[in-house]
Amino acid sequence: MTEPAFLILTALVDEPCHGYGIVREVERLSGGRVQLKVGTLYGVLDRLAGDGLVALDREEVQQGRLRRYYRLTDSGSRTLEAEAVRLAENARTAVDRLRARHGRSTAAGGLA
Amino acid sequence: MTEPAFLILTALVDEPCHGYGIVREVERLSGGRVQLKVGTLYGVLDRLAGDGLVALDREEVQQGRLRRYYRLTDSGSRTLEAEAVRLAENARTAVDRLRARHGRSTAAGGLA
DNA sequence: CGGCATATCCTGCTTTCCGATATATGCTGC
DNA sequence: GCAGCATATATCGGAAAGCAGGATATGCCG
Repeated sequence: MTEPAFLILTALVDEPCHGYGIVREVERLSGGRVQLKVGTLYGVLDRLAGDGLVALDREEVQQGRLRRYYRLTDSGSRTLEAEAVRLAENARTAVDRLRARHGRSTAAGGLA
Repeated sequence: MTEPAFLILTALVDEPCHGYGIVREVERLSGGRVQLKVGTLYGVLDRLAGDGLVALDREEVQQGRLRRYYRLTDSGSRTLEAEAVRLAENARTAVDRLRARHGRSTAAGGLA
């Protein structure tokens, strides 16, 4: 699971969303740090759909513009959860080892 | 930062290690789940060295076999810590949203 | 001597990311 | 009306990265 894929799945958890909306949602939930590129988005979206992690929800025409909404599938939800656990474990392992290394100075202080 | 790079940096936190040893250390600290491929290892190691996150520590000849030890630099340590925080945030965001979605069923139970 | 673990490195295939570009509509300013 | 911008989709090609596999070499064990 790549990071863009992870963020796209996360963006779709709350409610179905269309491509352009996903870009803005990812930017919002990352605190403006991650600006998904459309060249990345549609490729990843197709791949996720092919893997059955997201599915086409509906198509709307809003102000003359097509909006193609995608939603998270049950499989996508489970996959995202498993991946989140794995990420958290990796992060935790690194932090633990960093603390053990220089318990004296940095690394121990500023962590959630 | 890719995941193999993250795991390699994590493996080097405790003490300098040589390539083949890193493979085993990553396997150990991931609970046997991640088996780093040597084809991946040396490429990532070169890249990390080029970025100044790891450095050649020393070379030893043990039982006729060359061992090239790498160590984590200060920059590598700081980068790893920042990346661990970012990973933890991504994981946390996903988990929070999953819980809000179906606070009834899964997602809430099995997390560290 | 053959096979296995150790230990390095290289090559090529595939996947993935991303910048760029194309197409199309509606709104706003001029 | 027309230019420019935001919205919204899609596609192409280059670059980066992961990974399977093999090449090379040594020591150990049977």
